[in-house]
Amino acid sequence: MKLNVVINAIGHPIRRDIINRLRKRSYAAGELAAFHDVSKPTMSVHFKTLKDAGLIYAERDGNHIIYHLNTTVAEEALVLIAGLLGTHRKGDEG
Amino acid sequence: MKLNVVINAIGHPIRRDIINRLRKRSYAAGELAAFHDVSKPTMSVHFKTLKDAGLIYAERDGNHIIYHLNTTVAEEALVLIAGLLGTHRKGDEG
DNA sequence: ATTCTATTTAGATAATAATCTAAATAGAAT
DNA sequence: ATTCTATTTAGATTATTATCTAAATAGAAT
Repeated sequence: MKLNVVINAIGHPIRRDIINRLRKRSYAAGELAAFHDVSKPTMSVHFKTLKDAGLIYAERDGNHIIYHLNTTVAEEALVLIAGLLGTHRKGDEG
Repeated sequence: MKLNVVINAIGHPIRRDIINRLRKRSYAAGELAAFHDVSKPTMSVHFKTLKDAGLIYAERDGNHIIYHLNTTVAEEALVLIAGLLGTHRKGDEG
């Protein structure tokens, strides 16, 4: 897990929306694309960015590609970001 | 607090290092610059990015500028990011 | 009031990212 | 085996970001 890559991946609103939707359930690429007013190739690049960051993974079903959230990577990244932005009172060790 | 702006601000390793150091104590601009192998104007732009995101604020002391972490904004951002990346088990409301 | 120190702003260039249209691929259906 | 549907890859363009050097500002010290 490369924090830089993950942070850049969540740095675009369309990609955050994709993640948010995949928290609830998995979607085909075309379904996710339909939510946004950009071309399908552009969406495909966003999928790739998220895939390269490890945040989502793809599974083929017929001629659909189903995207799933990789919760493990998401949580690993969150821990690191919390270490950066969090004021971890927990007995105030520091 | 504009999440997009904050995420972009933490998307650069030098800026994350600045935040990490300011968690411990405040530093003058020149002190922070000395930790990194880029020009002072470049560091100044990084300070501005963090300032614009609300993550740090400046205070003048003589002819030094002292930077401080804005923990409030940092924690607000963390909450939003946790909502995105976290698998908030807490009774598993979902 | 000139000079020194710390820092930022301006202007330029180079690297990276987002977007588009057109073309390619992969599999499903005829 | 041709055609249709879903998706990605390629190539080009535009926008954004990171960086540099040189110049400007703000205050401190002489």
